[in-house]
Amino acid sequence: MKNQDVVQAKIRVPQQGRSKASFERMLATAEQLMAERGSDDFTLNEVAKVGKVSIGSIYCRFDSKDDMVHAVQIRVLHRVDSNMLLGIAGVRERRMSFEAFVPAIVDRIAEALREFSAEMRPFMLRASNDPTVAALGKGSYNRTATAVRDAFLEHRAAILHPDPDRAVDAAFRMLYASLARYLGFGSSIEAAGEGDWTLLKADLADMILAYLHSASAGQRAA
Amino acid sequence: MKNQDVVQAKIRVPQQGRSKASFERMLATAEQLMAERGSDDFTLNEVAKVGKVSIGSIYCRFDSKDDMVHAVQIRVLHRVDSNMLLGIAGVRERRMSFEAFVPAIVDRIAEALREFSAEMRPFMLRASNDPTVAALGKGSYNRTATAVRDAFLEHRAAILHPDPDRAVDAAFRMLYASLARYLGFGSSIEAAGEGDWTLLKADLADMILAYLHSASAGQRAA
Amino acid sequence: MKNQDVVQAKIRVPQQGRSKASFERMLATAEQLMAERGSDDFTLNEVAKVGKVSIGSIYCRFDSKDDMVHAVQIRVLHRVDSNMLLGIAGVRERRMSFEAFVPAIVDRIAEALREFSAEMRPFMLRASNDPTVAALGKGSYNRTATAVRDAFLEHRAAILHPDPDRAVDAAFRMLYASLARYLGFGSSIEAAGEGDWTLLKADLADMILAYLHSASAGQRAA
Amino acid sequence: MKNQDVVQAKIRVPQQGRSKASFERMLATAEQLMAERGSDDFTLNEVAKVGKVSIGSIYCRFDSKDDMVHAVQIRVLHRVDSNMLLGIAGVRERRMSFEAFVPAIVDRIAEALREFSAEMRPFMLRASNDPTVAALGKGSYNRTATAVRDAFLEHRAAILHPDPDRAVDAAFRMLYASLARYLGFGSSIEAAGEGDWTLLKADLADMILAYLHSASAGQRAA
DNA sequence: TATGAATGAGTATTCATTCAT
DNA sequence: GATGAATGAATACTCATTCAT
Repeated sequence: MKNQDVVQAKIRVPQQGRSKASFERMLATAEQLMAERGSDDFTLNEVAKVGKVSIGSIYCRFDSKDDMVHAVQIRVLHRVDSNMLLGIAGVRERRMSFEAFVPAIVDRIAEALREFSAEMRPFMLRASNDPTVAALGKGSYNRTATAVRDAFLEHRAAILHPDPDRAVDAAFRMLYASLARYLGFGSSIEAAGEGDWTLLKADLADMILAYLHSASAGQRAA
Repeated sequence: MKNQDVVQAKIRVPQQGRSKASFERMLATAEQLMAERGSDDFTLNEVAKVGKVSIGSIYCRFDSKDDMVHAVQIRVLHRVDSNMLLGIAGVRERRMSFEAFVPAIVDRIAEALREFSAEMRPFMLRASNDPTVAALGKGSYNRTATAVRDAFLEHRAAILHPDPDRAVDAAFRMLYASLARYLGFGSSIEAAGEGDWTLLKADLADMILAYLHSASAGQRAA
Repeated sequence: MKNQDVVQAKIRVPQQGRSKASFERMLATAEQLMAERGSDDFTLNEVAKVGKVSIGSIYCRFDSKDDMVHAVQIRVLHRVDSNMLLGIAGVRERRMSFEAFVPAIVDRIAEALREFSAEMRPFMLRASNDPTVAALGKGSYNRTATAVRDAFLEHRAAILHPDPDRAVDAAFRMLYASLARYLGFGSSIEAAGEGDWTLLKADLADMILAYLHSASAGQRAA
Repeated sequence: MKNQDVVQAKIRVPQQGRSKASFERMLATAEQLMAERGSDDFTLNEVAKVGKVSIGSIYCRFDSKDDMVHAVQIRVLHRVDSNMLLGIAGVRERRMSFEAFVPAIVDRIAEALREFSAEMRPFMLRASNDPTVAALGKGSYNRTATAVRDAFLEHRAAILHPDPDRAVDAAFRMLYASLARYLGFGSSIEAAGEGDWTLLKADLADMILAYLHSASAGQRAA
C-alpha cells in the first residue's frame, strides 16, 4: 500500500478523456512489449512508436523510465490480485472437506499465476535490481498469502501439525516457490517448464496435505 | 557435459604460467563484479581495469562477452557441483535413519546453494535470455538431482509413497525451488530472505518427510 | 531510379527549417570529408564534430553509416546527373556538323566528370565492396549513356560504321573508361593525371570520329 | 625500378631454406587473401593463421603491414610483367600485317590483364590512397606501354595518323583504361563485366585500327 | 631468430533524457 | 500540454604493433 503511494506520487495521472486514453496506451504498450520479450528491455522509442504517443508525452507523465515500469507493474498486480483473491474466495465458498479443499486451492493459485505469467515474469527478473519492483511484488504476494492463510485456517481442525499458523505459511511459501519456478519466473529457470503442469499441481497438493496432516512434525524445529 | 564442451571450444585456455595467471584474473574479476552487483551488467572495460588486463587480452581469450560470461559460469558451477556432490556423498556415508537423513541432506543442499548464492544469482537471472546459460545451469541442476535421488532411494523401504521415484523427484524439485527463492535466485524475489533460514530448512525437511511417509498420496495423480 | 527509392526509404528526411539545416550539414560534412580524403574512411565522430551535429542526430536520420554514405552518393549523383544531362542537351541544341559535334560532346562529358571528380572518387572505390553504391553509380552511368547515345544517333547518317548503335555504345564506354582513369577513379590509378588533359580530350575525340567514320570495321566482330 | 629498391630496403629477404620458405608462405597467403576478397582488407592474424607463420615472424621481415602489401605487389607485378612482355614479344615475332597485328596484340594484352585480374584488383583500389602502390603500378604499366609502343612502331608505315608516336600512346592508354574498367579494377566499377569480353576486344581493335589509319586526325589537336 | 600473448586507441551504434517549438 | 529532434555518455569489439620469453 505504502509503496504504491510512493510510486504514484511520481506519476501524473490525467483525468480528461484524450489524455487518459493516451496514458492508458502508454502503459498497455509497455506491458505488451515486456510480456512479449519476457524482460524489461524495451525502449521508450518503441513505446512511443507502437503506442502512438510521443516521447514527450511519456516524460510528461513519468519522471523516468523506471517510474513507468513501476506504473505498469501496479497495473498488472491489480489484475493479478483481483483474480487471485476472487479465486480464493470462490474456493472458500464451496465449503469442501479439507482433502478436497487443498487440491482446489492449489489449482486456483496455480492457474491465477499461470494466467498472468507472461506479464509478471519481467518484474520478477527486475526485482533483484529494483527495490521498488521488489516491494510492489512483495505487497501483492502478501495479500495473496494472507487470503490463503485465512482460507486454510478455516480448516484448522483438520490440520494436525502442532503449529498450524506456521505450517500454513510454510506450505504456501513452498507452493508459491514451486509454481513460480515452473512458470519460469527467473528462479533456477533452467528447469522451467520441465515436467507436467497437472502432475505438478497434484504433487504439490499431496505434499501440503501430507505436511499439514502430519502430527509428528515440528519436533525437529529449532 | 556436452554443453560445457561446446562452450569451452570457444575459449582459448592458456597453459603457461603468466598467461594462465592473467586468464584467471579475468575470470575472477568478472565473477567478482557479477557477484557484487547481483547481475551480469558489468562492462569489459571494468574487467580490464579491475583485473589489470587489457581489453585486447580478453578478446584474445574469448570471442565475445557472452563467451566470457559462460566461462565464468562453468567455473562457478564446477565449485558448486563438487561442493554439492561431496556434501551429498558425506551425508550418505553417515548411514542414518531416514528420519535423520532427510533433515541432514536438506541442510547439506541448502548450505551448498547458500555458499554460492551470490555467484549463482547473476546466472539465474541471465538464464531467461541466454539459452547457453540455461543449459549449463540445467546440467548442474541435473547432476545434483541425480545424486539426491540416489541418496533418497537408498531409503526406499522407508518411503511409503506409492511411487517412490516420482515422489523423490517432486520433493527435490520443491526443495530446490524453495531454497532458490529464499536465496533470491530471481524467482519471486520479492520474498527473498523473508523468514528465518533455520526454520525454513526445518520446515522443508518436515514437508519432505511427511510427503514421503504418506501412503495415501498419488490417488489423485493423473 | 528504383535504387534511389530503396535507399531513400532508409533515410528520414526532415522537412522543417532547423532540422533540415542540420541534416544538410551532416551530408555536406560527410561529402567534404570524403572528397578531401579521396576515400570513404571518415568516422561518424568526425562528421559530428566538423558538422556541429551530435552522433545521436546522425542516427536519428540514418540507420547506419552505410545508409549515410548512400545518401551522400545520391546527393552527389543528382548534381552530376543534372550537370551532365544539361550539358549534353546544350551540345545537341547547337546543331553542329558531326565533325564539330564529337569533340564538343567529348569535352562536355569530360568537364562534367572532372568537375565532380573529387566527390565521385570515394564512391568509385567503394563500389567494389558495396553493391548499393555500385547500383547507384550504374544508374547514373546509364542515364548519361542513354543521353549520349541519343545525341550521337541524331547524326546517324554520318556514322559509316556498319552497326551504329553498337559502335556508339562502344565509343561511349571507351570514352568513359579513359576519362575515369585519367581522373583517378580507382582504375589503374597509377597513371592518373598523366599526360595533358586537353590533349587527352582531343585524342579521344579523334578516336571516336575515326571509329564511327570507318566503314571497314565490324568485319572482325564475332 | 627505383621504387622497387626503395621498397625492398624495408624488407629483409632471408636467404636460408627454412626462413625463405616461411617468407614465401607469408607473401603467398597475403596474396591469396587479397585475391579472394578483392581488396586489401585482410588482417595480419589471418596471414599468420592461414600461412602457418607467427605474427612475430612477419614483423621480423617487414616493418609494417604496408611494407608487406608492397612486397606482395612486387611479386604479383613480376608475374604480370613477364607474362605481358613475353606475350607482346610473341606477337611481334609473328610478323603479321598491321590489320592482323592490332587485334592480336589487343588480345594478348587483354588476356594478360585478365589472367591476373584477381591479384591486381586489390592494388588498383589501394593505389588511390597509397603512393607506393601507385608508383609500383605505374612502373609496371610503363614497362608494358614501352613494349607495346615499340611493337606498334614496327608498323610505322601503316600508321597514317600524322603523329604516330603520340597516336600509339593514346591508343594504348585508351585500351588499358577500357580493359581495366571491364575487369573491375575499381574505375567506375558499376559497369564492370557488362557486355561481352570477346566483343569488347574486337571493338577496341577496331577503334585502334580506325584511329591509327585515319589521316585527318590531329588537326584539332591543341 | 622465432613466437604469440598482450596492448589500447579507435569505431559504429544505443538509448534515456532534454528542450525548443 | 504535446511533440519529436537533438544530445552524448557509454559499450562491445577490431587489429596493427610491441615485447617478454
